Amino acid sequence: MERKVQTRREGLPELPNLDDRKPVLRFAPNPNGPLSFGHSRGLVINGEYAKNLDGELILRFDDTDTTVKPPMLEAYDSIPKQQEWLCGFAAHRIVIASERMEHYHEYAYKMLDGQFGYVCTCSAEDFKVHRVGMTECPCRDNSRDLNLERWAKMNDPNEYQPGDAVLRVKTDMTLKNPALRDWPAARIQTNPHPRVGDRWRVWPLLDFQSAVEDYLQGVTHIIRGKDLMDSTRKQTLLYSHFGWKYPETIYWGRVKVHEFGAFSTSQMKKDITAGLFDGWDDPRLPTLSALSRRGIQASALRSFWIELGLTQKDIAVPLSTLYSHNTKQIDPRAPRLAFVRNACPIILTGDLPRSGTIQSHSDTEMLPRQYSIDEGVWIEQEDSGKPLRLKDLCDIDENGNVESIDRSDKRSVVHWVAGGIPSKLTIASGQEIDIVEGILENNSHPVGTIVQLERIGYAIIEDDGLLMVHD
RNA sequence: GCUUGCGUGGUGUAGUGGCCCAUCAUUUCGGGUUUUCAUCCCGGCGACCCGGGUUCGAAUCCCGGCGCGAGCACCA
Repeated sequence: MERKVQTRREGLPELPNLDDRKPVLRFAPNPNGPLSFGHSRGLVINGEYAKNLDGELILRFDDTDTTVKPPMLEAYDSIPKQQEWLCGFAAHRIVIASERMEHYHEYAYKMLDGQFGYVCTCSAEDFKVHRVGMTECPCRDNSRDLNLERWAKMNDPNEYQPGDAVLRVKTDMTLKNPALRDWPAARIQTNPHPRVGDRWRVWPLLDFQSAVEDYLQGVTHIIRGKDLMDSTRKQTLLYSHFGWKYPETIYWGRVKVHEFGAFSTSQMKKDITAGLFDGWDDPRLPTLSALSRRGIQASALRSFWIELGLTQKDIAVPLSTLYSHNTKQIDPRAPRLAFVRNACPIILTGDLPRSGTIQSHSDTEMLPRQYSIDEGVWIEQEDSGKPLRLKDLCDIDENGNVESIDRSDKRSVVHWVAGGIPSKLTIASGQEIDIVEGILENNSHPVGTIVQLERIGYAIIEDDGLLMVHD
């Protein structure tokens, strides 16, 4: 009798129906702002599959809305950079939807020509009545020629105006799922697009633009949030009209990170403008630039998302999970440094080595730290008033008299600074930001170095002080 | 309301009929190493939503219930 061996699956599950193909995956954010923590899941998962299976990752800007979520020009530069930082490689292709409008128009025309699409002049409210009541709207049976004529009117500034007409995909008004009934594919927008201005008047909606583009790019697998499940169903109906085969689709559930609360790109934009936050990399924000600034490693983000996997469960994870991944990445390389909060001077009397060196890291070969003591050292207010072991130096009594060079008993070990420079440690916790003044040990680590502040936690060196990474 | 999806320890996750009195990680607790309350190592606690059914056998299949999420936009 053959026994199956119990094995635990590591990493991401296999891609379904891959056969011998190289997968083509895509991540399609709206460039209405820089990427945030939430985006990083799509980037990591799609990127990992592309990398591991020798496939391709397409970074696509779904920027066909100029009204509700207008594109932000800087995002076209920052997003590819952040994608490369996070994935560890640059996307194989970058597609900008607003520059591919002729394709969408071409297929819109084909839809009308093939009579599986129609121009609808019902108002949104009127159409809702048809959708809910499972009845067909008057525009639905218009002839091919009339539809083409109305399509021309949609594209003509002197004819239909925004709201007057939309392009719909003919599905079936009696479909069980109301979301699928003759869904809209394109509408009129007159707000100029920051990249292509007012060259186009009729813009595709996500479900149409994305579906056509996935076909044109040869996307094999779509991995996205399960909130887009109905999108798949709509697009599958469109694909069958065109006679195309829809890509394999995989979904993940909703993720909540308690500490991040509810942020949206547009809300952040508003709050930054209002001065509530310093910028997109304000350490309180869940943006990728803020996380990177705070010393969160791309590799930690990757292992974090890979560990969460691709289940459709809605989950809530604490930030401590991400931090534990990050600690594994940064600890082996983080030089130790002393930072004394609420510094309190203590004069040392007696014999002790007035200068010397201390290890920067017990496990690796790093240049040691040097110290030189004149009269005394700084210790934390909280530690003062009792016999102490000054770490790597000597035992003292509560008044600073040196009692022993070697460790003589179990008294508590504390960190200290000789000389040093006044500095501040910025700690972002949730929406709050705390600044702790203190004395930092002399050092020559460049800006951007992640250090471990002894007995406190990890921090990153910035131009004007320290920024807490996590403890 | 209609549609659709999900329910394994505190939090995540593996598991597609017998390996499972259930995997791994994290959190927490205890211990060890360490002249840091860190890192590292060892150990403990702790779970298959409920009720039926199918089966020799169910976390795994079926039905019902309950709970939670998402969609029903001229946003993405």
